[in-house]
Amino acid sequence: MQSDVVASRSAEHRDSRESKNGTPQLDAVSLGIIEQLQEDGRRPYAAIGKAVGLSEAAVRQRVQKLLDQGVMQIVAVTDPLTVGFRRQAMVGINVEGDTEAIADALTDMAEVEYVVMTAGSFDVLAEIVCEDDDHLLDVINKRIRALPGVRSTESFVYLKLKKQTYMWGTR
Amino acid sequence: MQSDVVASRSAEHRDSRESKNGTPQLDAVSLGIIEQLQEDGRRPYAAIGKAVGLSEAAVRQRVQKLLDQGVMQIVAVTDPLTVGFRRQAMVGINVEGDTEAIADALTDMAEVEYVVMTAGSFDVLAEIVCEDDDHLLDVINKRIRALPGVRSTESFVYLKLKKQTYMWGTR
DNA sequence: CTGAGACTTGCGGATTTCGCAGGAGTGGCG
DNA sequence: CGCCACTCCTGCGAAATCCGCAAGTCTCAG
Repeated sequence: MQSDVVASRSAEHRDSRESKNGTPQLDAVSLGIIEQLQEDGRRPYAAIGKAVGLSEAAVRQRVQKLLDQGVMQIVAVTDPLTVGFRRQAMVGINVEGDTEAIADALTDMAEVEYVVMTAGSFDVLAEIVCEDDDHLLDVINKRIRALPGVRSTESFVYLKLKKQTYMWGTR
Repeated sequence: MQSDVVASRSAEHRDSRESKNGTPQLDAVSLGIIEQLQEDGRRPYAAIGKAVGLSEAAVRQRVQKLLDQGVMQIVAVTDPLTVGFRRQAMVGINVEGDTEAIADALTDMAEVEYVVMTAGSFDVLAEIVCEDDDHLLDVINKRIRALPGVRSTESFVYLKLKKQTYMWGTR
C-alpha cells in the first residue's frame, strides 16, 4: 500500500520554497495533512500518517512547521451568536489613498474578525463581532469611519448564520 | 485553589437548557473551554480542566457534547489561496420571496463556504472558494443566478486576505 | 422522597505525544 | 568529484494523554 505516495515523493522534492508573496509552496503531502485536519483537528498524527503515507514523527514535524509558518491554525470555531455575541456585521469600505494601510488598521482592532481586500464596489470587507448594538455602532462610526482615508462604509448586520465550513480539498 | 470557580458553579446550574431557536445555552464553564480551544484546538483536556476548574474527565465529556451538539468544531483553517484555490469572492444577493430558501440552496453548494442572511442592501452574503476564474464565473452566473427568486447579485473578488481570527472570548 | 443529570475521583490499559539519534537525498562549492 | 550543510524522513523508548468505566456526591425537579 501507499506505494503511490511514496513513489511520488522523490519526484517533487522541494517544499520549503517560497513563492513571491512570501507564502510557502505546499506539496501534495502537506495538502493531505491539512485535509485530514480540516475533517478533525484532533486527529492523531499516526492516523494522519497512515492516510498520507508518512511516519507519525514526520507528520508531527510537518504539522508543527505549518503552524509555525502560519499557513494553518488548529482551532475551535463556533457561531459567535451562540457564544454570547449578539451583533455581527459585514462592513464594506471605500478608501481613498492607501487601501492596505486601512486594511492594516482594521486588522489591529479586536472586534474585527476578518479583513479582506477586494475588487468591486468595495475596497475592503471587514467582519465585525460585537456584544450589542451600542458596541457595534461604536466600532463602525467612531473607530472605522474615523480612520483617515475611509471615504464611505456600508453595513450588513447579520441576521442568521447558515453555513460555515472549512473543508476545501475534501471535495 | 480553584475555589472561585467551584463556588460559582452552584449558582449557575442550568446548562442543557435550549433557547427558542434550538441552540443550547452555554454556561461560563463551557465558554471557558471553548476559549481554551480557540487558542489551541489540540490543548490537552487536563490543561483545559486546570484553566476552567474542572476535572479532566468532565472536560472530556463537555467537549464531546459540544461537538455532538454542533456548537463547536475543532478544525484546521488556512488561507485558501495558499492551498491552491486561486479565486475567492464574496457575493451579495438580493432575493424576492423566500430568502431562507435561497440561503438553504446556497448552503448545499460545495463551493460556498459561508452563508449569512443579512439586513441592509443585500439579503444574503455568500463566500465562494474556487479553483480559477472559469470555475468562479460558472458558480456565480450558472448556479447562483439560476436560482429562482434571485433578483440580482454583486461580486467582490478577493485580492488579499489580511486577517482571520477565531478568538472571541479571549478579549 | 425519588429519579435524573452533572461532576468528581480513581483507575488501569491502550494510545498518543515528544524528544532524540541516526540515515538518506539534495544542493552548493572549491 | 568529494565534502559539507541542510532538510526531511524513520525508528524507538519514555512520558503524557486519552478513554472507558465504576462508585459516590450534590442539586434540582417532580
